[in-house]
Amino acid sequence: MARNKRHLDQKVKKEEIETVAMSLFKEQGYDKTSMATVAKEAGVAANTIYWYYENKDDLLIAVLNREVMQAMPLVLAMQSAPLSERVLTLIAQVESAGALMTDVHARVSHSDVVKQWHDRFHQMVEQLSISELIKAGVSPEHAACDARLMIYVIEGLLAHPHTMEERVQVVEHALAKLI
Amino acid sequence: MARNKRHLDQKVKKEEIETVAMSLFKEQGYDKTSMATVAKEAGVAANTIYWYYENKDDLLIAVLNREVMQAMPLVLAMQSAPLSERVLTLIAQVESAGALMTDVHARVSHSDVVKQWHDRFHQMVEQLSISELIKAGVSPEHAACDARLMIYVIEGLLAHPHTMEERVQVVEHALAKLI
DNA sequence: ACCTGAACACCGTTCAAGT
DNA sequence: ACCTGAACACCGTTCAAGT
Repeated sequence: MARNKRHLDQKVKKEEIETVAMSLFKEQGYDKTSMATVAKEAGVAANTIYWYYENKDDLLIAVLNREVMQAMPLVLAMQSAPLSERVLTLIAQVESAGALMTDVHARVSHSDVVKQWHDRFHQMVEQLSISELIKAGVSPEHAACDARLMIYVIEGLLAHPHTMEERVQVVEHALAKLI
Repeated sequence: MARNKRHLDQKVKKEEIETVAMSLFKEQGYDKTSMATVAKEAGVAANTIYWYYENKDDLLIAVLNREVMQAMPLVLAMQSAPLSERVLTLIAQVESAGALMTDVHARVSHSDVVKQWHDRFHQMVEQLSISELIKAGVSPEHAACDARLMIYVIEGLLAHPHTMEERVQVVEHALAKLI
């Protein structure tokens, strides 16, 4: 069998595992989704997953990275849109994995891999918020502090259930206070 | 054996279980603490806990209620202190169980008991924040929205590690923006 | 290199049996 | 009413063995 074929198969298998894991995590949450179920749905033996990922946390961050890679360009592409709209699309984009975010927070203290991912993600959102706030007219000295508040508001919106109107209201209210 | 004695013993046993569970949950987190460990440390058989509590989540909220019952009077007693100081002591008070808060968020979607407790707690902090903000001069129409922002900031402070200075800075910055 | 069946240690929870 | 020993179903993970 040609090496290329094998290579392709591996990529496909890995992608299938991650796709299956992603939808299962979103559907029933991280804890309730067993490695056995992921494996079965992906059509491999339960322990095969451990060939591709070190452990369950490793699979989780692989899934999360996929999600972020997919969401970021969308937000970055809206350069000309008003700030509140960009924040709202960021939330909408990450929201499908919103429940996963609370799982991430819960596992930060247990797993180094998860902690590293969380810190990087946090830094990224912070960076983005700072530059956005400065662009919106906030003085650079206060931008860092404002950005932190903004992040906590975003996290709060992700962690708790909200209607679309509530979300818009909270974001615009927060931005009005900050800018 | 007198009924009184038995009654007393039961109370003591329950208290011991909760004390042990509380310290273990704080030390190693909710997930990593097994019912078996709690039982062993409390000096009972593993399944005895199920006589007093329906399940592990039930034990968790019993522990959390204890913590809140203990913290609330302290915060309420500081009526004359400045708002920022009261918020900071609230955070310091709940902080010892801060890591548990992320566990609560993670389990809200799995357990009805946990969800109910979380909602009640949220409502309580919201109520408190609203009345505090009004007392501080915020117009009653905007107090609800401001309170929500305040709660998310508090949750953010609890969910992430901070130095004391950072905490003070964030709280005062947030209050300055809101009031 | 990739995949598997079988096993391991552990978990929350249940149940019949004891006092 | 209160407590237990023994068991159950399930979990994440490992390992020796196969291709």
